[in-house]
Amino acid sequence: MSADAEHLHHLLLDLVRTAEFALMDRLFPGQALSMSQLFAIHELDHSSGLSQRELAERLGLEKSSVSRLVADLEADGLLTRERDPDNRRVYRLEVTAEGRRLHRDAAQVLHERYERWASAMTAEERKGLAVGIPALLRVMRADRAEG
Amino acid sequence: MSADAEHLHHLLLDLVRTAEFALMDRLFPGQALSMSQLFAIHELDHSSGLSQRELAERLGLEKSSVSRLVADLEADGLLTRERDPDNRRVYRLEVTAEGRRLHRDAAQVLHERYERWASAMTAEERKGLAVGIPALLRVMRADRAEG
DNA sequence: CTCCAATGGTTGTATCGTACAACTTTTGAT
DNA sequence: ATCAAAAGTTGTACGATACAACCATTGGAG
Repeated sequence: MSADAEHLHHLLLDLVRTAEFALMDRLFPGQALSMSQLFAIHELDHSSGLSQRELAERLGLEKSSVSRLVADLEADGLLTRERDPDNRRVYRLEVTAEGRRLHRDAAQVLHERYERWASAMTAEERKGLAVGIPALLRVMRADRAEG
Repeated sequence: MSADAEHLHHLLLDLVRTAEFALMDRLFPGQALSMSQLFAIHELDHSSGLSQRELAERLGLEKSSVSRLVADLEADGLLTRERDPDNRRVYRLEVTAEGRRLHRDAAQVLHERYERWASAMTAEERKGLAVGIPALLRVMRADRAEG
């Protein structure tokens, strides 16, 4: 297992360097959205009505960064910001129809991309990823939570 | 397998967002090195005598970015640049003893970190990663090469 | 030989994503 | 009624990167 670990930390470095590019490259014609913007829409499409503070927490960004991030997305018509009537400090963020469409399109492109990748792997390799990646996320998060 | 793919493209997005942080976080006291700088040293410690152009290729960066990157590393005493006597346009880059030490330390920290993660996984999960990640890298690169 | 195009590297400048600090508005508790 | 905390905004700065224009060196083609 020690050899395993030795091997895997190199693989992980490699993966990080390769994966962001592979995922984001040509995802949209003209690079319309950044990684963080895509994640923001992803989160909001999944959990509607988040506040900016909550979104910041999920994205691991500072509230000021999120302030500008969502302002841009709002300007692009991808989400709406409405003050919560029960607490007018907070915004309730909602993805617009166009935002949902864009999210769906992105998911579609990524899906096709992964299908292409998956078809170039063996069943064992696919199974390995399906088992290994959630496990890796689980332990990385647990580790981070502990500090 | 379609459900597999659906599942995995979300996992990959998640992984990219989580992994860079998990790998780089507190790797050095005081954040002495950026990700790209670490990769540069990693490449050079592995393949000594690269030119800046070759390094740029391996890192996927523009030559001007690498020019400044290696200038900083040289200033920090982590590598040396010497003109190739046979072709005085190119630099031959070499990691210094200090650079190698730092690389070794980083590898050590990452190794320990991965050991911690690995110990929180099942044997099947570890096996899955060991099989799946190289496969994923392989197909992502092949895909990118084709375009 | 000489000259020129190609190659390797550098510098000026711009952009993007982000953080931090200082600020405003709103809220709720004393 | 007042004040501290919370949500968000704005000013500013920084790091990482790209692109374009540039300089220096090289190796052919004429």
